[in-house]
Amino acid sequence: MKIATWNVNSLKVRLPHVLDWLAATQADVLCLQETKMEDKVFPYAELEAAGYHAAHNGQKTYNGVAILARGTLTDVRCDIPAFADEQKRVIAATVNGARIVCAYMPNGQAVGSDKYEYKLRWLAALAEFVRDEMARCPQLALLGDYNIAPTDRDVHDPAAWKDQVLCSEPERAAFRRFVDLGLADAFRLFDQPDKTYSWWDYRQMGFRRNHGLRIDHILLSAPLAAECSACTIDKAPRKLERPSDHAPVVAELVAAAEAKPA
DNA sequence: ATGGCTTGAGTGTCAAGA
Repeated sequence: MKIATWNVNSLKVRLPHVLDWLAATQADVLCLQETKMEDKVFPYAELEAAGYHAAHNGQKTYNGVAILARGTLTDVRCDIPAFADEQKRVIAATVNGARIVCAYMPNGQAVGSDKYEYKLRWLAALAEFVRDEMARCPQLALLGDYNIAPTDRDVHDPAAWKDQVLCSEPERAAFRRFVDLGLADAFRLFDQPDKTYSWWDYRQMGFRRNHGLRIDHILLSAPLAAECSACTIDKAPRKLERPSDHAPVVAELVAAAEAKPA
């Protein structure tokens, strides 16, 4: 089973990219962030025609998350139950026996800002939710745009980003909280090329200069980590016309006996 | 140089992203 996450920065603009990418990769599950649309205009029909069921939790202009799957989506849950929030940032569903949690974590804007405080409160609430979901379903994957570069290895210029939003120690501690729940960063289960990122600034030729950050992640509970045979970031869609500023992250899950995590 | 692109909303120009 191939599972993936992609911040598309407007599904209205990026639907052709998404359909092409699904056809090329044959992903079984794709989590989307920043759809920036209401549920009533979500392209269910186009996705069904491409062979994908979908569940969406969206709003106008901002945020919006979706799970696309070849298999049936059951037990769909939207938002963090214990956290009152207007912003549509979380959707969860069960696919092929695995609990898929798709999250668009807050950006935080600047360390010390109101949005940064919201980000930290939001991350703490999500961790509680994920802990409870994992208790119900031990096979859990938390995929999404975390808006956190977990270590300096995930940053093109660690000195410039030191203590800045996306890289600050409280945010990195929030990331480690998910790891402490028993989730593994699928990307780091394997040897990876240096300077591999999932986001590049639109400005200043960020992509061509590989001025990026690795802020999109797939975290896997132990049973799924044991089945993970590969995790990669697919830069191909970032090279297209009118790309999202994020690239998809993909994890391959195989029968436990065949998996060979590093 | 607190910018630089891109998107959505909406038709002038700003908020928000990361």
